[in-house]
Amino acid sequence: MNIGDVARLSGLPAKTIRYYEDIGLVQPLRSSNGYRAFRQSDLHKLAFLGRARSLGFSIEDCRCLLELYEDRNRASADVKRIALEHRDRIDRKLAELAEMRRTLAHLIEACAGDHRPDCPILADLAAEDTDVCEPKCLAGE
Amino acid sequence: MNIGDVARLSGLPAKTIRYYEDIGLVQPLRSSNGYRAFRQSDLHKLAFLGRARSLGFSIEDCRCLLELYEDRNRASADVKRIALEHRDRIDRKLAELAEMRRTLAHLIEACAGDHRPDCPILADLAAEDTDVCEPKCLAGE
DNA sequence: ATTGACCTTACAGTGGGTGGAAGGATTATT
DNA sequence: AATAATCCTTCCACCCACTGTAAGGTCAAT
Repeated sequence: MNIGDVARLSGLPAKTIRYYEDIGLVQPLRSSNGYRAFRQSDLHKLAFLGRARSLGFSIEDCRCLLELYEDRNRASADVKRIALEHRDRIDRKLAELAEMRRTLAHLIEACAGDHRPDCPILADLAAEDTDVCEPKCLAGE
Repeated sequence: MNIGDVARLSGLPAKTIRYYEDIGLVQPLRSSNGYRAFRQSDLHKLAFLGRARSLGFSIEDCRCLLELYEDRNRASADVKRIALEHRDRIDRKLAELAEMRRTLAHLIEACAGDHRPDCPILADLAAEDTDVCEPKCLAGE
């Protein structure tokens, strides 16, 4: 299979597949014409990577997961640990975004959004009484 | 004020402040010794930027917001539009992350996480149920 | 005079690719 | 057989928003 075939079959852009070879995630053979020659197992790996990436796993996580996948003596605990850490990262990101959204929604609600210059959003961003890393707030609340 | 002072007062790393100068977000003066000389207004801008960034606004959004902030003839509608678009981006990201988390949580729950190799997480990532097993394209090589 | 804290620039690296140029190989059409 | 279209190759640059590091200049205190 050429790169175009595995790209279609795996759903990954050819560019991404070349990049994955670059960083050592797949090692396709080479045909005599210099084209990459992908085996079934390469396609399988790429599909695995595509799914892992779509769950948000980092490339390094993917590398570990792929290693574990190919290790018949793995312990599922090792896989689960990676997944749990990733879930916790997602949870932290979700909390961070939710907080941003909450603040943003308040400001949006307060803004008339008309032709006048008065704007609570800008007023909040420009507020001089609260520093970005305000020690007073941490102490007070 | 030197860069260390505004870094402390704004909560932004000095590196970031230099970067912001690089991309034209602030234009501090220069002392005779070559040090950046920040005015109150520069500090104010940097604090503004820090708060906008902490709400997740992109640098380009921040540039627009700063421009609007300094434009006394602005319409609050312009500010609100930026904020609304940003809120929608956050909402899309939240939905994406929530979906990842949901799938991940299912897999984690199904995984024993012990010494045995059997692992539903890996099984799911390796699932061949999609277009991976297309015999026609694979036969020729 | 020397330490140490502060400042400067410049370049490289992060993650995870994406875009494009320049050129070789293969396939399809004329 | 020539040509065009498509596919493949490598290489380099770029995206975002910084962050790290090296090599060196400046300043205040001892």
